[in-house]
Amino acid sequence: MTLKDRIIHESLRQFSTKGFLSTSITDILEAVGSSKGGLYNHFKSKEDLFFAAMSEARKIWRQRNLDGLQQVERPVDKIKKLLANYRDKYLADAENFPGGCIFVTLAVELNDQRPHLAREVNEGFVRFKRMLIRLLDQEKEAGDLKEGVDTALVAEMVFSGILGASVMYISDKSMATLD
Amino acid sequence: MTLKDRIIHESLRQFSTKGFLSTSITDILEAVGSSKGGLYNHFKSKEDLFFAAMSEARKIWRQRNLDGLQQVERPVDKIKKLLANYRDKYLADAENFPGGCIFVTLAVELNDQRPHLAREVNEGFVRFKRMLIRLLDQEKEAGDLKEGVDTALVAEMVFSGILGASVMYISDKSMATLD
DNA sequence: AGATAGAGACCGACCGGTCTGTCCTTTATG
DNA sequence: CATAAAGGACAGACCGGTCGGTCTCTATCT
Repeated sequence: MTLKDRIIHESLRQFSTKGFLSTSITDILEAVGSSKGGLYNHFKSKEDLFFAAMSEARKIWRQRNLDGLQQVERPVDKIKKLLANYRDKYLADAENFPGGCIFVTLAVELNDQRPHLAREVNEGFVRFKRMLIRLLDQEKEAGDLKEGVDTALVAEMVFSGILGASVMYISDKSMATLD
Repeated sequence: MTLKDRIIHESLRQFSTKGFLSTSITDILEAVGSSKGGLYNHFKSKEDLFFAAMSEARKIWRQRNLDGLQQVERPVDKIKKLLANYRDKYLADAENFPGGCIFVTLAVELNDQRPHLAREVNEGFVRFKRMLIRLLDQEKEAGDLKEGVDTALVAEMVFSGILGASVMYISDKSMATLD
């Protein structure tokens, strides 16, 4: 693993627990056993590192949460599978995200302090909600969902539940409430 | 309003948007037009100010959310009233909490960084969940709730929904998703 | 005269970022 | 094929600025 990759993954770990602003680059460098020169050789600023880390975080998110979704037939079962993945494969991943869902931590921290960084996080939320709506719409078209159901509203509620559970996981690191 | 109270209320505003660690004492003092001497004359440290601010936040939370609950008869209607209060009177309170629910912001920020401060926040969460369980149990005793319902589980889900909605409100400051 | 609230200079620690210097590998040249 | 030149990777001293906190001094009130 190159130094650049090690810095990115260490950033994920520390950002997920302490957020972006409260994590000092010195902390990251001590953890990977490098120094300023080693970091600024690969990233032009701390914000540049942020974007690189976010990109990697999204990649890991997709790997963990979309795993095995192809094999599932019904759209609604895909959502269930995704929720199970979120609990078992993503949130439980203490290797990359010991502090819980990094997107929740960063969204709460950055929305009022670094709007241009928060946008990066919120766009991920929007895309995820759109995916939920799409799956619900497919279920509706197949005739397996009542006609009157507002899929956008249901997606919003499911997403809200996920967010809430993520916050509770951040607070108590317990799987019990996650179920 | 005394200087001490003005400092506390300005702290609430800034803590709710920036969190505890990212809010500097200087920022608070500039906002209220005072100086170091004026603050450390009333509080022995920044953490001391934190506890005072939390105490005031809880007071405001009760004022806003428990308002009019006595007049409601059915326990389940009390919960509904409380949820409406949360949306209309508490989260909408941009005067004290322009950054959304201060407890959510602080819980996410402090749980991994200042555990002894986070405990103060989490205890409030636990008390609130206990209150929800108590109301659901009363509803059950009155026979208005199916016998098989796990009230603790329902309370957990309701609370999780509130948390999720609070995070989304922090992100987009929109009432639409809150409904 | 004594007590108290508040102003603001000051302290050491730490922040993100820059810069110079030192290796080490690659590439061009004779 | 030997050697010099070039460039990338990284270490660490250093910079201006900000942090929480302390201390001294002044203004006001009893």
